[in-house]
Amino acid sequence: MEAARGAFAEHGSEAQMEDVARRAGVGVGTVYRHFPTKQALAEALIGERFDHTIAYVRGLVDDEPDAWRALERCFEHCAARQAKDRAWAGALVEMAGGMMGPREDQKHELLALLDTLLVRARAAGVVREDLVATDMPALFCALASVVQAGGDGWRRYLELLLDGLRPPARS
Amino acid sequence: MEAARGAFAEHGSEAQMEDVARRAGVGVGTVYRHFPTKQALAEALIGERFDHTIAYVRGLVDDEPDAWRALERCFEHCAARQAKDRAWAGALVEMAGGMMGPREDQKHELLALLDTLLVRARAAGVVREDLVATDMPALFCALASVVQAGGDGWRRYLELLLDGLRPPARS
DNA sequence: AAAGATACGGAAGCGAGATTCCGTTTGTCA
DNA sequence: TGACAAACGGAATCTCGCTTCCGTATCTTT
Repeated sequence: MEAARGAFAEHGSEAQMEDVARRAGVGVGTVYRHFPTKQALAEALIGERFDHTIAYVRGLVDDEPDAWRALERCFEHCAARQAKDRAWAGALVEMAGGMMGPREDQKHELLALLDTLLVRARAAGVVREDLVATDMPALFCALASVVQAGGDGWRRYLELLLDGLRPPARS
Repeated sequence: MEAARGAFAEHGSEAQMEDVARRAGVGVGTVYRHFPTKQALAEALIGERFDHTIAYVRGLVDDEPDAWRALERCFEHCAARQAKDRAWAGALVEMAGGMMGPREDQKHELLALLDTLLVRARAAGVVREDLVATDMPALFCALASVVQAGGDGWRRYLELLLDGLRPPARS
């Protein structure tokens, strides 16, 4: 039934239960037998996305020796996913906003990983000194709105954003 | 009845007609006597905002001799307004997305003014050569999401964004 | 001051979606 | 194969906002 992913990816939280059911080829009742409420379904999907993202960033921490490149890939991955998934974009906005609510642990884990990347990047002198992990969600969020707005060409804006992260005295 | 501004500023397009009526101290019927539909009311308010913004930017074009400072003030003004007005943020997203729809003329006018600022800035060598007027809505939009997300401290992100606009070879 | 016109307020009507419920189908066990 | 249980599908139900409508209050005109 997780093919409901498609519906949420396409319509974000506006996705309709009936649409989800139709895509899965079942009746709405069946959907409700797996998830008590639309909210629950949405959260399950978002949790899944967090897991994917955490795994990806962990991969960067472990395997990407170039600190700057790691950040670059991090943003790139995030943007690319948002381009395909409206619900994820929404989740990020929520994360950037009140840092509260459910999935506290996942958010925390992700922030910790991002912090690791930033510590390395700062040590290597490839980013501004004042950039901290909690800034990242906000930046992802900014990127999200651009990605959503003009479907194409978000790469240009990504580059622009990355330029802004470089240390004041350019290399 | 334009005190309905408050409702839309606070809740964006989610504002409810009944709330609008309550704030205005009238019945919903009266609201509908002035605007045939919620959509119409929203558009009227947005049109108003466009006018304000156009006027502000025109002021910059006319009175701000420093090309870079003009851009800076432009973004600053935009962000500050978004912080107080969710509906405006929504309008920008829409503008950045499909460049179509109503208010074609206002959008055009605003873009023309922004273009003037950019032409000057590029001539003065204070921004990247590849920045064009149509990028601005997307950037405003990016800023918008940050402003909305974490109420405070959007100034930091604004600075970051502006840094990204500087020419590759920093002054 | 009375008749007619105009503007009001807010309850009733609707449409869109989420959620619930129950008759039916499919699968299991003896 | 027959009885019982679990899973289905999707119509009926509920809720929430927008929009419409009508009896009442206010203002104009003579």
